[in-house]
Amino acid sequence: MSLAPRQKVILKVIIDRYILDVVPVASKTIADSCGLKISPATIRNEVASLEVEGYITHPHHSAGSIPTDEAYRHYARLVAERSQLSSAEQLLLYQLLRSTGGEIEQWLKLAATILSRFVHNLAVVTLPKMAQCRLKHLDLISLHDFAALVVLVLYEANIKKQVISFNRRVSQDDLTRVANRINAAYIGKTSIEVTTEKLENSLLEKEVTKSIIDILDSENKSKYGRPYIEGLYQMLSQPEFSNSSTIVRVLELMDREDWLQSISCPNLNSERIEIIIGQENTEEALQDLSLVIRQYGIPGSATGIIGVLGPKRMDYAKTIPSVNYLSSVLSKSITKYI
Amino acid sequence: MSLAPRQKVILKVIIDRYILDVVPVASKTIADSCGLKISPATIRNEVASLEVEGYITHPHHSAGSIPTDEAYRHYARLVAERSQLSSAEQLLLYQLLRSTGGEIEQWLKLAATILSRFVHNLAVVTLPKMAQCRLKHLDLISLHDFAALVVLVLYEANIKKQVISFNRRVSQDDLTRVANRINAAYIGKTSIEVTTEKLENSLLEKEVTKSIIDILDSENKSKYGRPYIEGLYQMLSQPEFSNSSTIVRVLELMDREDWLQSISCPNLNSERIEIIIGQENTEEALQDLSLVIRQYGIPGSATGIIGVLGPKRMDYAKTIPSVNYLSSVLSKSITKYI
DNA sequence: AATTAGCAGACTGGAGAGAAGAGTGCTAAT
DNA sequence: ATTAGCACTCTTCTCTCCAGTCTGCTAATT
Repeated sequence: MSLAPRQKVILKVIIDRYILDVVPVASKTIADSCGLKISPATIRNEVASLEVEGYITHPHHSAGSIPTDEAYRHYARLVAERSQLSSAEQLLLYQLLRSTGGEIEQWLKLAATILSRFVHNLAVVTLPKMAQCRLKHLDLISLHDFAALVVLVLYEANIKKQVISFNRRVSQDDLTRVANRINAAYIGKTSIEVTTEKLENSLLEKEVTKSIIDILDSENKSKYGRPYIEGLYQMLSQPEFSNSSTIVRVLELMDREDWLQSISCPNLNSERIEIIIGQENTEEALQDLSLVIRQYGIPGSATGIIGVLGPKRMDYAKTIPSVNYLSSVLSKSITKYI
Repeated sequence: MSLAPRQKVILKVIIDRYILDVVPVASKTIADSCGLKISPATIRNEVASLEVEGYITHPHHSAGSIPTDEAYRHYARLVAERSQLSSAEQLLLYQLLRSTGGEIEQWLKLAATILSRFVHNLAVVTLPKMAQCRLKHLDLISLHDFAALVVLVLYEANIKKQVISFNRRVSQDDLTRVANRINAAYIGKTSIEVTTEKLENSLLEKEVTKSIIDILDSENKSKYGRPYIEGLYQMLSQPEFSNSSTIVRVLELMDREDWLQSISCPNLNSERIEIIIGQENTEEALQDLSLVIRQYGIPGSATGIIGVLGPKRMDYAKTIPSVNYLSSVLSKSITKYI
């Protein structure tokens, strides 16, 4: 990017103002608030070249400037390096996050809620997911003569259950016996390991093993853990969504179970925050929006994602450090649960 | 209600047309489609008295008729008694519901999705909730030296978990011993019974018991089980929500965790469907909407609710029997899981 | 060469007027 | 009791006009 220093200043002013007011920024406004002692006419000259470079457009001939996707990208890169939350803000978020004692699920949900209220957009936090999930403990509990509940405790304090039914009477004693055998044999094993080392001395053991593999496999299959999505209302209150058809378009996407999966984040890792702006989104309904997203957790072991979805004109200077900060808090605290 | 037969016919035509077209119904339209051989002028006379009786209004002086809340109530009462799904529709819903094998959670979620797509509005299904939940099985699993996972299996195949941490080392052996003692003592007990018959011979037992009571109490506290809410998109695509501020008002309500709790259904029981129309809603954001809701499950034991939320002008003739039918299917199938 | 003042021109957005259309309420006739 | 007819009301669409905003260009200035 070969922008003169002054052009950079002007571009930043345009983006800042536009983020604030959601109105095309006039050259006079820029002149007033850029701090440089130059007239609107000069600004207009510079703006003209910014337009040639592809950083701004005008909604119509004699309107002020609005940033292009490219400008947001440039801006977000800048902000990602520099912006930090004030320690007061950090403390606030930290204190809010402490307000629930309970389970990781509630806690992550709370994190999403706090984040969404803080940045006034939609926030997503997923449960951390193990690279390979391993069996920690199995319980078999008889529901009635012909059905039992399989309770699987996985590492990361994750619990799965499944009802299996039988074509014959199966007693709690039978179940307990099998549970003990399986616990002894499969503790700490992954789905693949269970598959290769099947015990299968009895029909019941076979059935239970199948159920275990089922559960482990379906857990491994999904790209992310269960998502907590909060603040739809926050996002849709933004002026970008004053037209109800844009709202409906987004809701249509979110109605799909798998919309999070379809977000393309080729090299998402916990080292770096990803910022996907406008047209970069593969999903059409998101092409007027931006996504700020980061991995948290223990790389290679248990990782989840935390992110914010909002209009392209979101407050990156607040959102980016917020996601960064919360992802680091989550990463630190997650060890408690694993 | 003292409406002449012909007035009833006219009122029904008005409601039917308005539900279909969402446009005030003109006297000529009524005359054309009511089947009676009377002129628009006569219709207008009748409509005038319907207005006096409070069943219709006009958005402005020279506009057609639109039904009042009262008219919808009248109509819904009628429909509730008469309408039934065709057996083809019943079969369709039934088949769709069979398409997931798994757990009750997925199954209820599927039910909500199917219902919402069928009636094109928002559907809610809650997990069934026991009148008093009872302990079925306890597991204590060590996470590390200073923390353990409490896994509580309740009746109705409901599993709860909680992490408890210790200020000293606690081994899996310690945990197993306590779990065995507690299982022996508390199986089938409610929170109150556990409270009155405390064992508490050791600190660990005390801590675990507290956790159990915590979990049982918080489970008892809520009015309904966890809700599955599907089809927001379906509802908000309706023409009533073409104004984005009405959308935002509803979303604001739904952002609140407890909005379902606040719905006043004084005498909700599984015998009868409840239809709450417009102003009858205590929640202000719902006063332009209607709620069709019914209990399902086993009265006095495990009950949940199933319902549809949509504009007052919803298709009651389809919605009411759909909710009725699905509630009966859920009631029948729920026994499998308990 | 860079900057600026000044001005013409482009476009928006709102107000106002007018016409067409839809539909009622009333009256008088059937 | 019903209906035809008509005056009147209200909406909605289109068109025009006008004020306001802001740019792009040109020519003057530093």
